[in-house]
Amino acid sequence: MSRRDFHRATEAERRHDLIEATLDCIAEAGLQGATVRQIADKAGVTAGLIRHYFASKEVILQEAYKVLIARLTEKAKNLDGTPEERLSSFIFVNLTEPVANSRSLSLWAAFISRVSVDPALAAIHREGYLSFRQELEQLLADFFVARGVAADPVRDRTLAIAMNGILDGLWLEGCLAGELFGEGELVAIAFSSIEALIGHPIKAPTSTDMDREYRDALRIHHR
Amino acid sequence: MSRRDFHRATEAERRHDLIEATLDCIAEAGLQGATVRQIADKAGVTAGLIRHYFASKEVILQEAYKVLIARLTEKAKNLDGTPEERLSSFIFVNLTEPVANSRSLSLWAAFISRVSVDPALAAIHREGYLSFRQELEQLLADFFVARGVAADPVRDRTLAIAMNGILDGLWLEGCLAGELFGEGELVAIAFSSIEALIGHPIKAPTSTDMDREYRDALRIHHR
DNA sequence: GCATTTGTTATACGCTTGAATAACTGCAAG
DNA sequence: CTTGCAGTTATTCAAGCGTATAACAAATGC
Repeated sequence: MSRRDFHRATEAERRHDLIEATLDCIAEAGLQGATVRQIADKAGVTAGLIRHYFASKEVILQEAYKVLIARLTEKAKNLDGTPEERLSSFIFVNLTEPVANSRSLSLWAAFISRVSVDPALAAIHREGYLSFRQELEQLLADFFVARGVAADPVRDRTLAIAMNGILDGLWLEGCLAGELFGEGELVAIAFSSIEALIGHPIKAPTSTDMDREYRDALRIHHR
Repeated sequence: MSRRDFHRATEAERRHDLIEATLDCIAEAGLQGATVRQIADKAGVTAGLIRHYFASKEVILQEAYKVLIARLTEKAKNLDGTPEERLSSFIFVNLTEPVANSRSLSLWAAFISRVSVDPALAAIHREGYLSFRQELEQLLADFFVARGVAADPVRDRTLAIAMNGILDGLWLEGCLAGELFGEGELVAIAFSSIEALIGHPIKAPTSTDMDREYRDALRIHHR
């Protein structure tokens, strides 16, 4: 029974590793599998160290949730190109790897199931949600301006809600049962639904492979 | 310290009560809050009785999940009226009480977060999902036939996926942040999205109050 | 009526949990 | 050097967990 070898790390490193280990544990075994011992084990430290960096287990879960939200939304921010390209990329990014996969969903659902129970998580969630939707609202506003359509904040809000809903739902379906769908099928559905919703065609993202792929799928029901 | 009074119940009653208590516990405190003691307490019995009716805690959770799925989908089955009315009701029912509320979401998310971990739950989930989508596919097929549009299974499958996604997403949004939306707003968004998607207008359900309500909302972005 | 069975309660057990604390390690300041 | 001190490990603790089993209560069969 030898002692675990002592290794000092910077605070940033340790916190990052511990949070990452927490997410891994949740993804692999659900929230119940994320015990301080499991987390510590996965991070290669002993359980006591967690309490040295986080006031309680609740706190590390909250931090992990923040990281997860950031990871799920960061790809959708910082998009570049014309308003149309950005809107198009926004749709695409949210329905493909690395945002859309079963691990993301497991993590997301685990936290969501506690959002209505834990006020701290609820606050984190709401902030993430509003920021995501505002991003989308701005994207839509820019899109309409670029198309020469009059500004209309109410319309943009409603469309953002609708689009967010559609993206969430298709993301969900893809994560839950991705193997039931053809490659690019969900993206194609998203494009055609959203085009229909906002009443304007949207060019696919520049990636030509993907482009062809879901444009093909699109034809399935846009005959 | 008096003994809890002895009360015999039928097997059906007991199982129902215990499952109901399980769902209550999960809704109130998440999966982690659904311990055998908590469940028994809520059902007004002692913990040992659970093992008398269910082989293990896992089993009672599985049964509870089945009940939840049934409850979330039963309203959407057994719809009557013309194909159009049934399709319309399907949309409406899935986005309003009692299907759409925060309790439903908490329960749903709690189980979903374990679907990827627990194969038994995964099987229950898949069955419920496929049955739901097939229901929707049939509804769409009937709708098109009634409209005099040629049958097309591939189209119906794709549209069912898309519609399912849209409904899931809007359901999610409504459950998570219902108070951010006006009454009937999500329903209106659903109708306009789906009408646009399938390329046909859909009459609202017969309930005139609801009708007016979301038709008003619809005008917000269908100006 | 009495024995049997079965639904139910009560208690106990071994284990895991989050947390607290004690012991140890190595760097840094003096 | 050596002395502190902060990061880390190891150990301990009380509480709660799922489960097993024994004790009890009321129907049921004869």
